[in-house]
Amino acid sequence: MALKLYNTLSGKTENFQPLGDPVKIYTCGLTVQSEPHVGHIRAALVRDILMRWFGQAGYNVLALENFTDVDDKIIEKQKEQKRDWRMIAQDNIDTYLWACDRLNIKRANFYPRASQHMEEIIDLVRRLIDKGFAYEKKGDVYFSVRMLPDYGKLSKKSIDDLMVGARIAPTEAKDDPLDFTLWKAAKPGEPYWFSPWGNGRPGWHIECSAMSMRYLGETFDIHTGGEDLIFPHHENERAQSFAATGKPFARYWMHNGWVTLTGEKMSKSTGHYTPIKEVLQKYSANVIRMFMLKTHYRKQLSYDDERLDEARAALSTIKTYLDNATNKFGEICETSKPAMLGEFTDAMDEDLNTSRALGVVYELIKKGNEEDTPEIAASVKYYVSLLGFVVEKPLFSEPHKDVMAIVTSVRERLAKEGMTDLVGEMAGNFLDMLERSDASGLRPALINLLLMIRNRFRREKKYELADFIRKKLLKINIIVDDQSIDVSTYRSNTK
RNA sequence: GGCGGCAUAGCCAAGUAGCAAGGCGGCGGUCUGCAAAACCGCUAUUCGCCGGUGCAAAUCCGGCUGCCGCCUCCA
Repeated sequence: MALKLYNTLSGKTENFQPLGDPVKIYTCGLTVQSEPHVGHIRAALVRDILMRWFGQAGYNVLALENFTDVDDKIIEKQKEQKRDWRMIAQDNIDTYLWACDRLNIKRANFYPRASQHMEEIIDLVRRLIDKGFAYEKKGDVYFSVRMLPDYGKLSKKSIDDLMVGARIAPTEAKDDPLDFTLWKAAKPGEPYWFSPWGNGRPGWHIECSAMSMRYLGETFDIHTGGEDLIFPHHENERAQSFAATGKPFARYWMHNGWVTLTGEKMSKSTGHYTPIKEVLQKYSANVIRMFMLKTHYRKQLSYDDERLDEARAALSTIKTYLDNATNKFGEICETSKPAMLGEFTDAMDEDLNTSRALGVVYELIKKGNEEDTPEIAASVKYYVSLLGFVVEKPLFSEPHKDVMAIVTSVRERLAKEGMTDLVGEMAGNFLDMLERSDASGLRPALINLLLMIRNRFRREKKYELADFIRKKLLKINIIVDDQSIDVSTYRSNTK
């Protein structure tokens, strides 16, 4: 595979070679003390696209995404909200997974939680103490940063630079202010686990090392997460893992740019964020995906309703093209030889350049509108699904009761106007339809029946009756567009 | 103070040495009972500013300005 990925560790775009099959990916997921926001979704989407692209190339993927469900912040929340930390964690995990499913984000294979891997965590801390990289002080265990010569390599920081600007709270117990906590003694009333150093809980970074080793082994292929995790989280993960095993930890480090809101980074600690729940109330999964994929994953992305509206418009170009193609050619088939495959593949292989890949899709649509072939439509559908958009047949699977009600009211209206012939014809068509359609096909069939009658009125210049039907359909969010004197199409008015 | 990233049309956004992808918006057209929609065409002689290297620079080098971030919890 010719995939190239930007590796934070080297600061370069490198050819990707997996260690073996499956490709092993670890994603730093949420610390679940508060609700997931748009930024978290962006990180999840990077993994989603990566998994889809590997899948397309014929690779198996083993993906892990962790939940850090016990840390200082969630304990604070427990005190504030007077709710058990486990409940808080579960709520936020539920919301997150619900949102991911709604957004058609591929699930990881496992979602391990820190609180459920104490044995591995304690074991890893013990190894670090045994090897002399960590020390215990009054029930706390710290990692000794200076023991590791290349500490800072990932975040391109040097220990001495860090020292100069150190805003790190000087802790009496630490040998060096930069040392970080592996295990933290519990205060009264805090959740704790038994350990050789007394009752306590893990520090922030250790769970990722412990859990990735447990499920992916000591060395794995790709570590993903938000750019804000590079330091200190990933630097520390890398340090402690390497210290414990003597082997390289993650081979490729991928970091996505953050999402900003009014020019500033979204961050749950400052409350400056948009919950994904809220976004999903306003925009569809496809729109949100388009909004994110329009920009390369490593770039900063500004969250703004205007951008989402723009994404919706951009998406509708694709949707309309596919709808029109379906009207012309019938169901769009699968394709094994998509057009412009080279261009699309080059874009995706170049560090998942979805922005460029979408450009290819639009070029293809233009071509499709000129040449009008089912092959191009099939290619567009192929690429769009590959990028994780949901390409559903519009309106087809919705219940048909509302349309049925319109059919009835139209019949009543016709009867009132004394058009009994037409009422009879409608009834005949209707029975015919019931016989031939299954439940999912009935709705479009009924709509088409209404449009057929309406076009008859249009030909006869009975515009008042034609508009009557159009208005009725609009009430159930179906917009009718007249293409010519006897062809009308409809589309959904929903976002 | 240290370290890092970004700056491309009205807006968003690819491109990182060889004639500036794409999207949104706008304008013009085709079509049309109306209304839309759709489609077609046009929409940056120039890439924050100043210098330098090259036959050739948005792209490389140096300097400057502006914005964002990390060094404390963060996707």
